[in-house]
Amino acid sequence: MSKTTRPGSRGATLADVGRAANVSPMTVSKVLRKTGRISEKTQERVMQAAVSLGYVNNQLASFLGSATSDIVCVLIPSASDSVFSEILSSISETLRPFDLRTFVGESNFNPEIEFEQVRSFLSIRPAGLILSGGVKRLAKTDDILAKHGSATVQIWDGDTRSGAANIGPSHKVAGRMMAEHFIKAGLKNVAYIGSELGADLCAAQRAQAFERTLRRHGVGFTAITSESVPRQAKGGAWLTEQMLNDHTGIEGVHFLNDAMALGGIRTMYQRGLNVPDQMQVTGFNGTSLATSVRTQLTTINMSYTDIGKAAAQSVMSLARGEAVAASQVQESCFVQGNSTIAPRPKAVL
Amino acid sequence: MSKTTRPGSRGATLADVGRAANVSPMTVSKVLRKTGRISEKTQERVMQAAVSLGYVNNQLASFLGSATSDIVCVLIPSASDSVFSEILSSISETLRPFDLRTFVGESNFNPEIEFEQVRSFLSIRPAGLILSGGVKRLAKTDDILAKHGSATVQIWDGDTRSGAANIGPSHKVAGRMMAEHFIKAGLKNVAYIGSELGADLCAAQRAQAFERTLRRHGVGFTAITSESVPRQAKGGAWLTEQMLNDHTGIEGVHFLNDAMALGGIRTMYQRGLNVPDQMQVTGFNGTSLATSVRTQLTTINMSYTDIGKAAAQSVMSLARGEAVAASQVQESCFVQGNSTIAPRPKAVL
DNA sequence: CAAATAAATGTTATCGATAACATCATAGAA
DNA sequence: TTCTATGATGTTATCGATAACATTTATTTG
Repeated sequence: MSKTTRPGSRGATLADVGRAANVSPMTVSKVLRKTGRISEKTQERVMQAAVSLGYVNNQLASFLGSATSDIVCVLIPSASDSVFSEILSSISETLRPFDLRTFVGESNFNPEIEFEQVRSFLSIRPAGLILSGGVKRLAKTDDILAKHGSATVQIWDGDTRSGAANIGPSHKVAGRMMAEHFIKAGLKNVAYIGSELGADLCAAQRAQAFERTLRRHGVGFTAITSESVPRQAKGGAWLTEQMLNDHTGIEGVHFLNDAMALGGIRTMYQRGLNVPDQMQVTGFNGTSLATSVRTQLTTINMSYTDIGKAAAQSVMSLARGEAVAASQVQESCFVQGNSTIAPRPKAVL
Repeated sequence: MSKTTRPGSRGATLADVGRAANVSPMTVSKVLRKTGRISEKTQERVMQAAVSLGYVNNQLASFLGSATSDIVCVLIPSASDSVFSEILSSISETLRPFDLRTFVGESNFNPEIEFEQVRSFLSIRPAGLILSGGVKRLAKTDDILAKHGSATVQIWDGDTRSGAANIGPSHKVAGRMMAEHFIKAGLKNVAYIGSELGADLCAAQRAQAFERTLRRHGVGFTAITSESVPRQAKGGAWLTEQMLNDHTGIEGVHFLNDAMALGGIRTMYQRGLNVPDQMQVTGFNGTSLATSVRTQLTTINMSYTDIGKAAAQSVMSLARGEAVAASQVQESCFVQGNSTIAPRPKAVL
């Protein structure tokens, strides 16, 4: 027990490896990073020592010294939302070949949590930052970001043009597209079902555009929303239940997302409603499931892979000090599938 | 442009804040960490300076100095798999109140990637490590882990008892349970559909136990598997297609997971097969969706929240130097829902 | 009022890697 | 043979925070 076994029981250091190979720590560093000129013999000796000691570079020290890390931090509203987990995967995969690692955090659409997470991200001096739109960004969050001047990119909210780069769909356009879909089908009375619109500005924007477009065309509109119901099948089922109890004459519903829509459809079937003959249903964010269950759902889809790739490439550009386009609206956003929505069978009136 | 805008453009340091508040860096450190005795006046002055400079603690330096970080690294096979994303959320939430952060990586069931990720994790000297079972762990991975002696916990594979702590369901038991379900229903010819069993040892174990139990009871067994098909609805649909083309007389199918099962059911309906009358279907890992679509799926479910919570608590215990149970088999694993599987209507013989 | 105590702040050394520079060989050139 | 390239290795200082210890100032006590 010569040395104190301090908490963490540090792994081997460059000095340890150097001692084992009978060279200075600096030489070890050069060998492992393949910089400088070191003789073959020494290199081998060092490599062996490093492997046998299980040496792993302490990047805390490396980063501290060189003031740059290989970590890109990504903040998403929710990791269990398939949209964000797909974007995330795409980001990771795009960064990996460049030896950049991805660090993920969740904000749950909470501005305070967002601030804390950003703070926490900055504390490890990341190579770059990818934030998600849709959250009401606090002034102090913007402030701290500006003061650190890290390479920052925002995804998901293509409409906003704050910050260095904005990558994502236009939620206004998406909402309008859905409304047009119902209008084309000739419906006269349409509802919207969603949850947590107070926190999720993107969803709110879609809903607004949806309502505005419908009203402009003289279509009746009802909103059934909640701030607490889960944004999953279960929540969709509950709100649908509520809708069917409280309202009559509704011919179609647009749901906040596909999961809620599927839950809603299930409730409709249980109550004897025929989809799409008696009730036309649409969702948002076609997940793999939505297009594969028995009732194919009408939804809005886009390439999450593209969004992730674009975001990753933009951060890297920014980190290199290059300029990037301030707004990159995802154009691939489109309405997909339509067995749950159909032209009105018989023109009433 | 007085100072070089180096990559990273370091934020304010303790020294900067100290200069602004007219105190030493050490005093600033004490104020911000609320340690030591500092006068009210000085505290305020320091706080103001810190806020106005947008000071963010450089944890790289803190960690380096104190040899402990607040980061817990979690390695999961796939972030888009709802099972793991649910466990992950639970881990994060359990750790958050203890001011521990979660760092996530994906292994894609690839042992080499797992090694690289572990290495990469260790390089930031995490407070703890949570790995997932199901991947063929390489010897060098075990080696490097042992040499670093970090607090390490393994999840998902409750059967294995390697390492300090193993938390998860028994996949053997799960496979057996499913088989017993089919046996009870009186089926004589059952299939299994899955993908990537070569890489995913847990799934393989379930499949094996499933087959063994069926055969022991004289039930006919067919496996339709692939190593490349996606483990999603799409993949389930393809393999089901293949099954229906190549085999006859199959009365029930157990799918690798719920997503594949739903895809399979869709294909069956499209081909005019009635579920569960003509074909009984089961899955695994009841996601929220599976229990909410029109056809309720028979599946095996468990509390992912519990697994995450247990894992998080175990790492924390280990990090504190406490001992934890080597094997914590999740007991809450149960068969759920049964509209897709029913006792045989008429005894055929 | 001197000595003892406590409160407030400052110094020094350290964590591990590495940039920048310094030293020491050895081989070839003059 | 002496000098100079150049190859091979070692030293020193630094990144930012902080533990451990040192110093100064204020307050109390006998």
